[in-house]
Amino acid sequence: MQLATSSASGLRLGLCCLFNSEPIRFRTTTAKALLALPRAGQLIKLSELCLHNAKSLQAALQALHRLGIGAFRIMSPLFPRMTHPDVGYGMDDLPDGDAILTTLETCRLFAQQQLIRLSFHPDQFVVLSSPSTQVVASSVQELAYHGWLAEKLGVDLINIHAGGVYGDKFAALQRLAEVFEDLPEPVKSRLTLENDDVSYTPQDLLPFCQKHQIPLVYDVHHHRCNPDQLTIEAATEQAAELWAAKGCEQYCHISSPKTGWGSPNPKPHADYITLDDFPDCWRSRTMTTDVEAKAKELAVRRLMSDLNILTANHCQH
DNA sequence: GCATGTCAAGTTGTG
DNA sequence: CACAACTTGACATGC
Repeated sequence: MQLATSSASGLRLGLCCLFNSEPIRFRTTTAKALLALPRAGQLIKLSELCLHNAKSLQAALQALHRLGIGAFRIMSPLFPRMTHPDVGYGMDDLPDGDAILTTLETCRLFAQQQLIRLSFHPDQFVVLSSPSTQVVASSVQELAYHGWLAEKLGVDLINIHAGGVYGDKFAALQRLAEVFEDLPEPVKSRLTLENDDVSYTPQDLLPFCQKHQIPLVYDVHHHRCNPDQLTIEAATEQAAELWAAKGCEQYCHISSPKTGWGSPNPKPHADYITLDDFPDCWRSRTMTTDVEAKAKELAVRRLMSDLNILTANHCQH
């Protein structure tokens, strides 16, 4: 891990990607729409979107500072379709490339000054354990994009799932290990693994993470949906040791089930976090926890209030 | 204007 | 065997 953003102690709650009430929006486009344009037209459109999104990120960080929120997950398509095989591009190709890079630098400095911890969570198409060399190759390319952007923005971690099982978890993790060793340094130094809600439990991942010195992002909602023999306390503590070994503040995820724990499918996320779902053993820790809730910054603020961790500077309504 | 269908990519589990 | 669910919109199209 490159840096430990924190000089603070205690719990830090993070927002995932989007805002509910704040007027901050990120734009995107599709490959199909781009392919209807000549190349020069594609690049003009992409340049506008990238500049807009970089400015939106800057506005997002300012809003987070105002709200007293100490962590932010940046959406992966900040620069839409950048690694697409047919319409992909580099900063040098964009008319506003210099302005975009300048804005990223402004964001990096602001986040550093205000101690806002940044993360990435590339989506489900990044699968390093796949038996398909094609899938692995495009995954590595996508991670390289995240690594490049992470260096520009001072992003702490790039968090992914272990991927598919393909009938043999051990063999799948073996493949993951081989790919991990050869990742470019900006990616390798930031890569973390997260337990998921269908395949890989904390117990599956912890020995692997220990062996390869990869921090585990412990998602307690996934653990409750996809349990193993570990208690929440034990999983939290063993994950904490991995972060400590890297000299980095621990990172976790929390969410509540939309339809309740007794419902047939507790996996979908609710608008807000039910305080009972927040593990007691997390309250006294120093760590970052992303709040995966549909009400976005409103849910983060409510949980901060419920946990009594609003700071004097940021108690505003 | 507003409603609706569509959007690069993987894997798993369900109907 | 086809399709929805993960993250979950936002955009493009057509009325």
